[in-house]
Amino acid sequence: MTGTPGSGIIDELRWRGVLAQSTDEDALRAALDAGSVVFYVGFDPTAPSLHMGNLVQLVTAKRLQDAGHTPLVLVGGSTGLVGDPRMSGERVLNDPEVVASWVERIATQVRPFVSFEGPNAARLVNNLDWTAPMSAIEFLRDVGKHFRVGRMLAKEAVSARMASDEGISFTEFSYQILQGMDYLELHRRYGCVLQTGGSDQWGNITSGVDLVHRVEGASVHALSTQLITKPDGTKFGKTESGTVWLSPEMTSPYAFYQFWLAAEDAAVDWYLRVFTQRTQEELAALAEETAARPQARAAQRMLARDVTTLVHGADTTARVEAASAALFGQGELTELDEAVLESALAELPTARPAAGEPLSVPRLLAEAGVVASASAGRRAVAEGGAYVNNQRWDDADAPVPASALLHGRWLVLRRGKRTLAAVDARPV
RNA sequence: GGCAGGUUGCCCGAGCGGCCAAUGGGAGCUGACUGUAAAUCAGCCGGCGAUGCCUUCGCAGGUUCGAAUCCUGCACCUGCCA
Repeated sequence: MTGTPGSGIIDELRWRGVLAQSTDEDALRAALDAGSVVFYVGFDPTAPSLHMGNLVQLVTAKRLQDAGHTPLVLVGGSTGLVGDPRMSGERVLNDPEVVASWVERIATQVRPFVSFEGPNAARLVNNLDWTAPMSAIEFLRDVGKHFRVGRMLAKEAVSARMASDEGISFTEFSYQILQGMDYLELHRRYGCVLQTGGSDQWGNITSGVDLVHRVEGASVHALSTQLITKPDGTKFGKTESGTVWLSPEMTSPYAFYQFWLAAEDAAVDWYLRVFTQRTQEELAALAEETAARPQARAAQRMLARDVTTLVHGADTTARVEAASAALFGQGELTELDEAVLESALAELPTARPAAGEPLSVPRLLAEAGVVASASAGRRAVAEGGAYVNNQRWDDADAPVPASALLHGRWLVLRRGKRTLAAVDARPV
């Protein structure tokens, strides 16, 4: 698990297409070569779960740990209360109790990604621990004095917002100070000399580097990761139903697996490099396979399997793979035996109509959540995008006859090519 | 505090008394073609018991047969002045 600490990790991150920028690379390499480096990566609780963008950070932290370095995983109990400035405009402040509950959830969620044992065991920290006890006067005198407004204004996130119609609140403007304090605090407490984070956090990250330098006279390092995008330049990690979350309650493992499986050819190699442990040799072999038989989607399958396993575990992955095979299989649904069908459908959003209720396709689509409303369901039928048991259904008003129920109980609904849902018409 | 302008559907943005559920673009969805890929072309894109009905154009009132469009008050945003 733990190798000899070294700077080879930089080369690896570069090969994997993860590295966006860093502070003085030679100095960083020298530090990494000198022994196990304590580094930190932060997650702000802006939602009850982490998502795809955070996954890049988690995987990168793991790579650094596997390379012998020591992770501090910070959950932003205080920064999450303030909100970092983003282009789309001022954030709505979340209630402290809500943020606290998100901190808990995220702390739990983060644990499996790094090891908390061994000589370079990870440590979980919360910045509320050192900001909460601080008074406003201390903040202004001890911390604020080290920040120059000109520099703060020059940060891209701030200047962009200044130039926008909306402007920026003092609250969000101050965010970079809070994040800078984190670096200083972790440097003092644990000797942290490297911060990693997304490239969109670069401004905040360098605030910390500057602060440590001013206060402690130490040159510390920073490294940012590439924003993961789709080939058309848009952000990766969204589907028709919104953000892809790591929490199984918010994005089902089945949907999660399907998300990766649908990756574009043009980017799948990059995604494999970024999110999986596959080696250069393995990926070269895979590329040949893809060139020879693109329709087999071997790269997408490997990506989906590896990432789902990483996030949800091997057992869950086996389940959703089996479900995908059964439901997308060539075979007739009517030929699936009930146990296989039932466990496959268990992975899908399910509508449970009341006994005796006529089985209206638009309504079932809406109840299962694959369309927003019965109207949208009606539209889907009219567009020829609704399927019952893999047969196109083209009459929005016709109820599904009881004879269509598989094993007297189930229906497989499909919207479009690959959005599946189940109907469980179990008579009560 | 004063003056001027603004607030429209997921986003941008037209409309300025009836022909408005509201032009256009983007995003998104569906179909065709494919490989649960991309590109391309076409359609859809407030809700519903649907050749009709209901609720939308910052919020609350008002004028009118009729308002997103006019009037009054309120809230918020932007700019200029103090």
